[in-house]
Amino acid sequence: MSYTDQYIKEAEVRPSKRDELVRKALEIFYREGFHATGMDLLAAETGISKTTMFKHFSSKEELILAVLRLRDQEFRNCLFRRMEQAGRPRAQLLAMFDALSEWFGRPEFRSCMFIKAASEYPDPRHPIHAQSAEHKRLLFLQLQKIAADAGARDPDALARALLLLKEGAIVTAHLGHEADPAGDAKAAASIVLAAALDS
Amino acid sequence: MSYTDQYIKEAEVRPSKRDELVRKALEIFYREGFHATGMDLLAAETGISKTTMFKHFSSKEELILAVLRLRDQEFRNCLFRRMEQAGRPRAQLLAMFDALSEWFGRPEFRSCMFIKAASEYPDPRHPIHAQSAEHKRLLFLQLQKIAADAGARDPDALARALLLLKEGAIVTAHLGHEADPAGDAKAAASIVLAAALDS
DNA sequence: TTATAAATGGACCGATCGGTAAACTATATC
DNA sequence: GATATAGTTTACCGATCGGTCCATTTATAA
Repeated sequence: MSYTDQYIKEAEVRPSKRDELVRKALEIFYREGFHATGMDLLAAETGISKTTMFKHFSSKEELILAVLRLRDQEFRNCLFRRMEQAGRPRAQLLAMFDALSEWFGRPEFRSCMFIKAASEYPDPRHPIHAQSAEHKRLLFLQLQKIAADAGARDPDALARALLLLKEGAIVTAHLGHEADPAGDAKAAASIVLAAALDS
Repeated sequence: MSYTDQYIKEAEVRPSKRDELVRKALEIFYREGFHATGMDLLAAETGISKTTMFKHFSSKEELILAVLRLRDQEFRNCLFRRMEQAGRPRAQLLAMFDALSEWFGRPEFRSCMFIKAASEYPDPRHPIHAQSAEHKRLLFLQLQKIAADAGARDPDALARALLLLKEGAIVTAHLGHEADPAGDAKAAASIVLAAALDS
């Protein structure tokens, strides 16, 4: 049973404090940072008692893992649904950058939760780091499929290049002085895409 | 007096425990994380007493700022020196990705310290976050100049695109399953560069 | 050798950390 | 109403947190 199946199994349980906790914790961890958010602060901000937290999760890190699973699901669902709206595969690939642009424009935008998780848990063997890497791998698989559908001669390479631009745009949007990282990324993606689809 | 001038002024003071501390702290913060490294642990790992640390820096965050300044200097110096070795401006731009590839292959590689700092101090107004952003801005300025020297029609846009690929490659190298993020980025950069230099 | 500056060790501070346990409250079901 | 379950409050735990202070030791310069 992969971790995705595990998440589906958990979702069969009816809405509960557990779900509420994960949802709220996601927002706070994203805004403040994982280590920088203590469990007392989390209890105060979520309105959920520490006892309840530790009833549902055996440790803070287990809670973080649940948060990452939720974020992975919602992010990939939203992103690929938004891309699908663009119609044909080629347009979908470029629409990823429109989706990024919309995300960057939100007041709560603060980079990518998985980049944050990997930064705060830098050991690749740590479960939190590993789960962040898994999110990126799933992203790649989905994008590779669309690149193949778009008729790329080398869907792997194209997907990889587009993801580089995606990650670069996220970091730059969080850290740079650039006016339109998503637009810059889209422009570069257009060039790379044209080269990848030329016969 | 900009922060760069401030750093130069500090460097006029002769080698000291202070410099040793900053150098060693850089390694430990980079490996373990900022919040995850307490001052007791830092003292134990650096062999420098907490009293001495607090004699030279009024707070942990001031130490972190000094660490970031050092890292900024050494990173940009090394990167641009490495690029210069490639000769002509166009080759220099592509050599950035060779430099990245060499960096990624080092056992101590764990992403970019400034991405880490921004992740752990996500508020753009925080001095640590602001200094990380400044590092990226200085990088951009230097790259823009080389792009202009290479004859790009729009040096700004080219520099921005190349930096997107650079940041994407760093994140991917730290988080992805890809075999050669720097190589992928270089391939994409070649395509973008060709388009940018075409008359 | 002596004087001075720098650094250390050790103890301390109030606060927070992740986590535990018992008594109590709220809610749903029979 | 009785019972079971979920959740809360409150206090607690040992440990660590960033930071302070003083007596002592070490390093450096003359």
